[in-house]
Parts: sequence; C-alpha cells; structure tokens
Amino acid sequence: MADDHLDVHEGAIDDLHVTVGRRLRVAGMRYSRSRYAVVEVIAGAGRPLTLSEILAVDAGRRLAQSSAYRNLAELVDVGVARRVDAGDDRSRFELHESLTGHHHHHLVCDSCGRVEDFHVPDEFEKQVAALVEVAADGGFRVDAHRFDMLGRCAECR
Amino acid sequence: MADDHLDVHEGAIDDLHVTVGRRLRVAGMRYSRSRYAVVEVIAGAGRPLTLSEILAVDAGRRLAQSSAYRNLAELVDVGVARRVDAGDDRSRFELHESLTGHHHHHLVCDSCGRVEDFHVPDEFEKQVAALVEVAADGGFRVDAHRFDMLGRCAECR
DNA sequence: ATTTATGCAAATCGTTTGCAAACCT
DNA sequence: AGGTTTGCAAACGATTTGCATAAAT
Repeated sequence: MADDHLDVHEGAIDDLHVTVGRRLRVAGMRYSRSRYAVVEVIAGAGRPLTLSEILAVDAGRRLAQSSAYRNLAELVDVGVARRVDAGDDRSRFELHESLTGHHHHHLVCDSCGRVEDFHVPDEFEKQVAALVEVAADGGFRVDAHRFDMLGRCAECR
Repeated sequence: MADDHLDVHEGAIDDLHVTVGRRLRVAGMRYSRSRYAVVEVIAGAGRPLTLSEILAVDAGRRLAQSSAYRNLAELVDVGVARRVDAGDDRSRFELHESLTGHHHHHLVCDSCGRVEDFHVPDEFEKQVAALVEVAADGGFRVDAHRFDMLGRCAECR
C-alpha cells in the first residue's frame, strides 16, 4: 500500500488529501494551503469548475487568480486534477479519475456552459476499447478518450 | 430538390459550392472570393485545420487573418463549417457534416496537435443514441455529441 | 447607388510569466 | 538558511471588433 494511484477508492476525503499530498511530494512539491483549498473545492464540486467558479467558492481564502491557475496546472501535472474543455473559451477542472474511482463523461449545455458528469454503461466503454484497437491498427496510440453530449440542460429548457 | 441539407451527398465539389452559395444567400450574405477560398481549403483538407493552416494553404490569395476568422465564423453560422476543438488553444475548422455526408469523430495527437478524422461503426452510434435517451430522461436535451480519442499519432511515434 | 465584405490596427480576454516578498521545514 | 509558493502586474496569444475603403449587385 506504499504505492499510489490505486489506494484511494475505498477512502474518504481524508485519504484523498493524503494521496494528493503524496503525489505532490513525489514530485518535490509541497501541499500548500492554496493547493489544499483548490483540491477541496474541485473535489466537492461534482462537476468540472471554471477558474472563476473555483475562486468564488474559495472566496474567503482570497487566493490570487494567478496562483489558482498555477496550482491547477501543477495539480494536473501530478495527476490530481484534469483539465476539461467544453466548447467555450475557459477551461474547467475536475478531480482526476484516479482519485474519484469513476470513469465518466460529460453533458455540456450550449446555453449556459454548465458541464455535468455523466456515467456511461460498461457496454459503451467496451465499444470504445474496440475502437482503440482500430486506431492502433492505424498507427495511432490512444491514451485517453473523451465523449461529450452537447445540448440544453434542464435549467435552460 | 429545391431544399438543402440533403441534396449534396451525391454531388461533387461543384455542387458543394452551389449549396454553400445557397445557404449564404438564404442568410442574406454573398458568396465572396474569400469565403469561396476558405470553403475550398477546408473542403480539400480531409481533417480539421487551424486558422494558420488555412491561411498557409491559401497563401497566394493573401487573405487577411481577421477576414479569415470572420469568414469561418459566418460559415459556421450558416451551417457550412464546424468548429472543432482539440485540447490546445487554437480552434480548427472542418466542413459541416451535412456537406460531407459522413458523420465522424477525431483522433487528436497530444504531441503535434494534429487532428485526424475517424469513422466509427453504426453499432457505436446506436449506443450513443441510447445514451441520448438516458440524458433526455434526466432532462438534458442532446443536440450533438463528440467523441475523440487522444494519444500519439503515427508520426509522433 | 446601395449594401455587404475586406484589411488594418486596436481592443478583448483567458491564461501565463517575471520577480520580489512571504512561507515552510 | 535554502528552497518553494504566492501576489501583483506585465506579458502573451488567439480571437474579435471598429472603422474607413473596396467589391459586388
């Protein structure tokens, strides 16, 4: 259990931070207050958040925008966060799947831009696996995939 | 055959331009030289191109960058082009599916950023249709979907 | 002649970066 | 102390926009 990437699924939020701390330390970085706050926010969101949403939630803490950007980039680098990009100009961030234990996709509202998580059945992922093979035969090595459904969320009618 | 959106599949490039001209006219716009050139370029590419790639191909014509951006935006509006966004900062553009007659997805190289078209079997799309239903049950109206496989293209090893 | 499209340069806007001060260990 | 992180402001880079000129009908 000294290794990471797999020992988180059974744990609660505490374990999350332990794991995050470990991943940062392995990369020679500290688990600073700001980083902790950022992780706390994206972990509690349940959907990808934009930078401003993250700052808003974290309002009291008064984290500088540039620091938030930097923290997020670092967290992405060490595999704690993931950058999600919907069709608009700003990036959104979510907790990395290795920390949530759930592979998922997204529903993107073209009207308000909101992005919701969407879980798909294994059957679907099996098909994807088959397509990964096809791509490989064509010389393309697939490392990840992304499936989004775009439209109108319930709030936007 | 007076209507559009369906009368193109059997046609060649000439028909393409006829259809594009019609769609623009319906929107009260002219099929100018620049617009024609842009359509010609994205139609001949076979994969989504960035603005600079489009300008490069069209080098001789010396089309202003801002005009190209404007043309592309207009073409997207009238349903002639589609904006594709890979993970990086710049947008790519491709001919709208209603003009190619082929629904497809993309292979995105994380290394060079190149985006290739990728056709998936009907079976896959059937699964997607099922997921669209699921989303609908949840109050989300799906208008489109996007499926990308990310990794390394043949050239980048 | 009238309307629409283009080019150029300036303006936007999200995101990144340089650097000195603040923090940790 | 020695190295890392933060905040602030300036820098960036893709995309957009204002406006006077050119093109099309």
